[in-house]
Amino acid sequence: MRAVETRPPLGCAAVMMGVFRAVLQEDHLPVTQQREAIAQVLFESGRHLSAEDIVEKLREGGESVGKATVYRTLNLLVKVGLAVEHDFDEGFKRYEMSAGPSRHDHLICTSCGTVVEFQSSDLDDLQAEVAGSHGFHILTRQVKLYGLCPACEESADAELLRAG
Amino acid sequence: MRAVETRPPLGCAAVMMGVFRAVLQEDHLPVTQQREAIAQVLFESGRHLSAEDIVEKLREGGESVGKATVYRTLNLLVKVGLAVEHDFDEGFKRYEMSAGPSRHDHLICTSCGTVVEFQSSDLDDLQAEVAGSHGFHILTRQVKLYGLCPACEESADAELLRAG
DNA sequence: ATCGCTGCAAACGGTTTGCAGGACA
DNA sequence: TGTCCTGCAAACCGTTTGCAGCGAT
Repeated sequence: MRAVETRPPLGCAAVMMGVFRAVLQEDHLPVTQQREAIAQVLFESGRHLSAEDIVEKLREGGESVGKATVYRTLNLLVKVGLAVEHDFDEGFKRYEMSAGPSRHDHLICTSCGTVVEFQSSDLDDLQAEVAGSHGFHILTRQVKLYGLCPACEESADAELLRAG
Repeated sequence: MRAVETRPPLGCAAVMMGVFRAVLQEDHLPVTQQREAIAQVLFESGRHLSAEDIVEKLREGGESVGKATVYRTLNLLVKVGLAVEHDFDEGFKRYEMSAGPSRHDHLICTSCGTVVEFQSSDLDDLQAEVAGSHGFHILTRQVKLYGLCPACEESADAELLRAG
């Protein structure tokens, strides 16, 4: 298992799609089938998807979209703030729907790769405090805590016991 | 200017070098001139250096070291915990000496690329709390707050004023 | 009709790897 | 003396880009 993640609220994808279309129209950019398909996959999944994941899911759904278009659309989504980019040190990027103002952060197991999301309003407060004291106006954040998940921690302990 | 960073304490590099040598000897790995040169550059700089930066600095110092060796040594340093890897979304990784238990985090200006380091014991406490409640044993963290630095914020405001 | 998008494939660029020769313990 | 490293260059692979044709407004 790779990740433990929360599902997006029902109807969330539809709302996001509406926002996406509105943003495109606002900028006089065409609302193409490909853009809709790609955004839909991302919004419905609520997971951390790689560009490759998205190409695969589209193919499964019978749609064929070029990889370049996927990258272009993902970059677009990130630029307008509807998606965020993650680097979990896998050699490629993952993307997920932007949670808007109520963001979540990540605990990452360096052993098995499990990703657990968490939320902390204290962290939000702390962010505001730090930003304020440096005069920064924060737009996004990436908070990643790397370590061992309970299961891997246990295996590691067992390993040590066997060795020593 | 790219980054505002704190200098490492005097003598810090020497201490780190000693630790590095000890770690190598412990693992029966040869202490080569290249490894020492690469580690020294990283430890003395205290900056966020790319592999390319290190190759360049070594060349300036008259030493010629292969890029592959730089990458291999950096990965080694990261693995043993004497360096940390950063991804500031530039298309390549940067490395810096590990600050040990007292770590610092980063404010990054998405406009001019300035990186400001900060420290917060509240954040350390919060990390412990979050980790505890999920049963994680944290080894490292990456906290990056992205936004506009005071200067860019001002330019952006001026821009808006001119437009509207 | 006019842009801008799409898809393909090729280019790109940072990082890794295979291998022959050399350095450390 | 054996093991591991080093350097070079090639391979790798995720991502970007050029271009001819198509689709949205």
